[in-house]
Amino acid sequence: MTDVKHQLFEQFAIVAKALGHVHRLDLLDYLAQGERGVDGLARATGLSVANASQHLQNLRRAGLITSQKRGLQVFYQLAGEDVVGLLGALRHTTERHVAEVDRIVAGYFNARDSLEPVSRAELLKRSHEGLVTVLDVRPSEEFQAGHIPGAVNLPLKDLEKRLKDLPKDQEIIAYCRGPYCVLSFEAVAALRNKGYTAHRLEEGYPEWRASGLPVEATK
Amino acid sequence: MTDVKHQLFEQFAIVAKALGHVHRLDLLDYLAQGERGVDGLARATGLSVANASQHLQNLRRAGLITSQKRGLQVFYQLAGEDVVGLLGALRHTTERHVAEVDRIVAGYFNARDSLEPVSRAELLKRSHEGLVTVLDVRPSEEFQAGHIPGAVNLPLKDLEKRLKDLPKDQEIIAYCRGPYCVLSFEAVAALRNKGYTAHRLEEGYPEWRASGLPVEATK
DNA sequence: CTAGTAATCAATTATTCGCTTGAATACTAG
DNA sequence: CTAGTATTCAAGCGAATAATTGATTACTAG
Repeated sequence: MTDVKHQLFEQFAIVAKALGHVHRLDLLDYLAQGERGVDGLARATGLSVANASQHLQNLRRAGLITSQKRGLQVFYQLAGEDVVGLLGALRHTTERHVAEVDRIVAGYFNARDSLEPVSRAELLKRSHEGLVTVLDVRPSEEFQAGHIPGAVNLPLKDLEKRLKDLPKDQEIIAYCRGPYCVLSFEAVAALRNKGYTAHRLEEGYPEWRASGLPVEATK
Repeated sequence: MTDVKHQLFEQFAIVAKALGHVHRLDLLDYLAQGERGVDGLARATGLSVANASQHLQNLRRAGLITSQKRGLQVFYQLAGEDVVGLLGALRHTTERHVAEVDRIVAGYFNARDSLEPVSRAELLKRSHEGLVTVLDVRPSEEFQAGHIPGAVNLPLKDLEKRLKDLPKDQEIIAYCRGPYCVLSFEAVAALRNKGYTAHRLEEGYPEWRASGLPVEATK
């Protein structure tokens, strides 16, 4: 009778529980950029390989990611774009109802975020007019796995020394891993310092892709 | 630096962890019908009062519900409609990626679900044409807290004895607490047995309300 | 066949979580 | 002021979780 509901709720709980750990959210954040091997994920997140492996298995058991072995490595990937949506919903209600978020965001971002970010729709419009340089500041590994069509890859850590690659007469819109990814904040701040007109894209690459907009990958 | 991201992820994890327990999902399911006191929730879920209270405080700490004292009782309510959306996203990706769900649903519902459910849009269309009786089979307590405008309340357990209240010449669309709430399945099965033309609304009252459609409450 | 690499498994320990129990608090009605 | 009701608090215990460590499996390159 009501037994069915509880069996289903148990499944929902397993999925929610899988999302209930910082390290697993972190792993999902990286996987949302593109597939990766265990070793790469462990290095990106700073976890030991064994620990990362266990967390990844947890996520797989919950159905949030899938894996397949190719050659020596096991590659993990998000089970689907809807997982990005679920993470977005989690972020959204947390932002909305947890006061702590405001405090954290205000403390670290506000100084930089004074100029409002650009939405996806706006980026599309402005880039159709051809007046804008779209800048991807993620590491090139992630850029190669997938990026916004026409974007220029210039990882944050190389930004200083490769500044001359950027046209100074065009507006620059920077993006990275997601709405709270610090890379694009830093990039915009640095670019403004150098006299560029720079803005941040409101969200990151995973949200762009999940919304069904076209993407481009380097072979 | 990347410290900010982890502080934020910790907040997301707290919210996800709050969703990661059957009893708390159950409590949210009832709260999605309307506000309730601790005692009522404990009775509805079958938990001890102390246990229910602790789970509710957990949910409140996570920001998913709010509470206020009125008279002797403490009433809890969802923090916002977006919580229904988050639960929907959780349900959606679980359905999509966890094979176990298919098994459970197939085993219990398939026999009954042979006839496809009606969507919200369809219900609106048909009820505008005035050819349909909308039936709310939840307990009257929940009906009174809020229901679809024009719906008739006939709790499942009274259905047999109050069958004569239903016009036999109109199609009946039944709904209850949510997509997996068994009440409406049972009701449709029972009504068909008696010769009525009955269908199930695809989702329940919380989803209806969260989508911004008008609702009605009994004073 | 051997060495080396990538990942998982298994065992251990510290920590957190969930539930029960009984006491404590807060309030209301009389 | 007292009795009764609704809820929370606090302590305690067993179960589940997370991280570490070292061993093991599976595969590839030479």
